[in-house]
Amino acid sequence: MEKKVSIKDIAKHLGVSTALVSYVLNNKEKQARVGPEMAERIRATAKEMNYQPNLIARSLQSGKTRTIGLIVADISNPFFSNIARVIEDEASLNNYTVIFGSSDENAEKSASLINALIKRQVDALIIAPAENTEEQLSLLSQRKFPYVLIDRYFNTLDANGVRINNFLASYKAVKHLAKQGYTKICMIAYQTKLPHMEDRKQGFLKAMEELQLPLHENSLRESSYEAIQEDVALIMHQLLDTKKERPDSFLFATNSLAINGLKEINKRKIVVPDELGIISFDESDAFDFFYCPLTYINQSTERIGKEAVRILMNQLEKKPEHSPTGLDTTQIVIDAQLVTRASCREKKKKE
Amino acid sequence: MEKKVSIKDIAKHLGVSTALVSYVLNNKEKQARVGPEMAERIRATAKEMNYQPNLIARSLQSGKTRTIGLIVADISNPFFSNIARVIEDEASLNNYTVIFGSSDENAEKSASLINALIKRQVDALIIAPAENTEEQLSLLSQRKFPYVLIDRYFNTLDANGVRINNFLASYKAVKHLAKQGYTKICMIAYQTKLPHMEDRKQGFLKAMEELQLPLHENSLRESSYEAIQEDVALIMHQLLDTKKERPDSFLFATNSLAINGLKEINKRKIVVPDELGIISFDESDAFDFFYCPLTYINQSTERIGKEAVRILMNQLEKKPEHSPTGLDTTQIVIDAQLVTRASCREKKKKE
DNA sequence: CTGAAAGCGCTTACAG
DNA sequence: CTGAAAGCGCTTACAG
Repeated sequence: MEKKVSIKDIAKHLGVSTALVSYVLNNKEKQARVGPEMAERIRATAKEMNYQPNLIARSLQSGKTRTIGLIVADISNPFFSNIARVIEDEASLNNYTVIFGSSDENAEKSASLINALIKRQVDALIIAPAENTEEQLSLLSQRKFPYVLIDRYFNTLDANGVRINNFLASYKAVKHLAKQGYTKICMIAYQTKLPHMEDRKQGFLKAMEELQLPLHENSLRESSYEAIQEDVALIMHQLLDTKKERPDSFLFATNSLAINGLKEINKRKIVVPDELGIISFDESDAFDFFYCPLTYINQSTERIGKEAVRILMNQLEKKPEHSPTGLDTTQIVIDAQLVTRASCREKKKKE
Repeated sequence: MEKKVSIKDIAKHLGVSTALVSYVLNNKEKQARVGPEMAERIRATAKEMNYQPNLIARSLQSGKTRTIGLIVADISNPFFSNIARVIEDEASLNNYTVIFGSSDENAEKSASLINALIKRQVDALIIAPAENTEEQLSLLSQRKFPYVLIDRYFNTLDANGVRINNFLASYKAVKHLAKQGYTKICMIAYQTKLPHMEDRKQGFLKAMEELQLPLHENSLRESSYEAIQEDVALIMHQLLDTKKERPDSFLFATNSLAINGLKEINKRKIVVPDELGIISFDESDAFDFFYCPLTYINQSTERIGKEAVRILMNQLEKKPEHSPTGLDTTQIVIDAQLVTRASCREKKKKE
């Protein structure tokens, strides 16, 4: 690549000091009381020489990079790529850019991503944390490194966060299924101790209890993240390819679980919503194109992304005096919407 | 945030020079012939003080950031987020990180993104270029800035690139439709002069010509990018809500066009593949869950991402002497696979 | 009104 | 074997 032109080149060209050039190009000519004609000449030659400031140098000097690190489970998952897009736009409005990384739900990978991004001096992190990352995150908190968790959270960690009300969303979904006449409701979730998933499970259990619907070992089944396709296929086989105690409805805890589940349901030509009611968390094109459009629990990626950036901007741009302690933590809990469509319409109880 | 520990802190702590510390931590102790016991002490205190090198400082010094800028039309489009994931992984293997930006098919936005990323000193760019960006890109070429185009390209620009054989993919798709008995084939494409899209249109036209199938003003219809939903809805209305000359099959030029088109087809309860055959470019969960799974033209995002990074790595890491001219440009054309499924099965000609 | 100088945190050629 | 020094491209407090 060609040699870039620096402030020094401009200064030499005009026979002035680099300081002068710097002041002018940063529009601080008033402050430095540079003459207007000199300011003009500097600006002109800067344009002429096609000068581009080296933000790396500025960052070294200022200690700020105006860069946000984004760590999600997988950037190719539409839920996360939608959030990424919102974050990109919000960050851009504030003159920040975004570096991203995918943790694959793996704590070590998460640690090494955090590390890499910090070495690159990102000003803040937005993280959808993986299981067993409380320690890494609490280390960040100790060092007062600005970050905000999205989608997931930890009970033992006092950190900024944006998430939906997982318990209630799940709870309402089950109540909705019951109201439509379904009684053998089964939840398919991830096998993880992450509290957001735990909340979804607990919301399910609580609603079932209140409804006095029977729970058994097949009521709440769990898939791994790594072998989701095989796990969901097996679970579906065990639940659907049997006569006794076959569920009459499913609550899927994420879009990936639902997509895998729907494929199995399609294979078996099971009739939704008559034989089987379905509700899933998240959104997906698949939900729209499944022959019976899915009722789903919508997490607004728009709001999640916007709130996350807003929290960080407040923290990064605020004057220190505004927060005497400097330790305030913001948690936003967004209400998830149940979008009702065809996949669990009214059903007569058989008896 | 807490003060970070620097090489200077370590040096002070041990009463040695920063140079020594730097050599040891970069494993260049041999070169600097540092004593092994001192090297050990330095490493120990570095760990003890939780030293993290400031990569910004290193970058300023080296002129390299080990960062790749990725510019796509929209990171939330699955096609691009899938590529982003591949690029992330490949970059990571080479110790690079990725900054991304979405151009929204807008030339000005593209220019300002390129500018912002260059000011941040990315070592290279991977770009899915928007319309009318030849000039910006040719400027990059002039400055010998390393970049590689993905998905799209420009005839007038000699640049690195990875793309599929768009003409042939389209051509084969039409031939496939014809073989299945469809004769009134209609293509829905984007209204753009981008050559990759032009190639898809030309492949369609060429095949139609060879097949001696009649072309009329409705054979090839175009949607804008900004108002895709309205445009496709209108086109579908004009083509489908009529008795005369109704097409018997569609070739969609991208996943977004297909998804919008399929929604219109669903609304009208048109029977695929009997009343209407369908083939689309790209992939989508929607293609799997449409009641009649779509035959599609698969662009391997895996290969596109990998080849793009490979080209850059060759360029960035190679010793100068390996390329006497230093101007070689690499273009990879990947063969797209036609994945045949249910959406255009055998159809008897009516007559 | 203007410019020399120090410094951000590193690396590395060079002198001893 | 070891360290002082210059330099990467900026910014800015300070002296004149």
